[in-house]
Amino acid sequence: MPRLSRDFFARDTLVVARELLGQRLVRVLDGQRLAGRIVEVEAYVGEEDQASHARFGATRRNAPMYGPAGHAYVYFIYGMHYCLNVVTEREGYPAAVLIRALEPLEGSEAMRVRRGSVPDVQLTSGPARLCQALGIDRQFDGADLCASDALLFMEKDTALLDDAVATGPRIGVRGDEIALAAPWRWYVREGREGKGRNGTRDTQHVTRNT
DNA sequence: GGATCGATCGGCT
DNA sequence: GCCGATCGATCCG
Repeated sequence: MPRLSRDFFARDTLVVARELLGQRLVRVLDGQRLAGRIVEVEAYVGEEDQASHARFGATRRNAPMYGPAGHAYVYFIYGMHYCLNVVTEREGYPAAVLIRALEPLEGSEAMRVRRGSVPDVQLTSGPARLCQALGIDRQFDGADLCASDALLFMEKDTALLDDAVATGPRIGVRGDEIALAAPWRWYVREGREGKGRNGTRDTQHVTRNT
């Protein structure tokens, strides 16, 4: 499968986020492919977005968000977890798509080793879980996902019809009314795993704040 | 310099 | 359902 090009990422963040659903995230680890279908994402757009790490302007931490599209922004949070974003739009404008969940497609055995004994549904269903499963940490902060020798990249896979996609407010964000209300989370509707608390914390998830 | 809290997860109650 | 983990950025003094 062809890889997603820089031109793909250097577009409106909301469009990129929607179109990333169904594509494949690939991590080459110890010569082995660990990969999954992207099934949940969130968009963070500009300094005006009060939920974005860029809301206070550029810092050392969020610097990749201001860089060229197609690079990774990996941040460390809560003292334990890493989360992966792909930078979008033009250089100088801070925007990115947070990858929140994957459906494992390749190398799930290796993922399981990294994740410990958790139910399969929890292998990559969460922004920090998928980073642990694929071995994504600080070393990928700022990495170019479009480089020919990248060990982390995205491949064109399945385009999803709108019927298969749902949107809603972003999870766990703080900010102003606009940030709380913006339907900038996209996820694949639960097909078979049944609905409910498993997997991606899905459908209705009340944003906790005021 | 110190306190606070976060785009979270897993374990325990 | 709450709690702890314990880094980094921000804000306050």
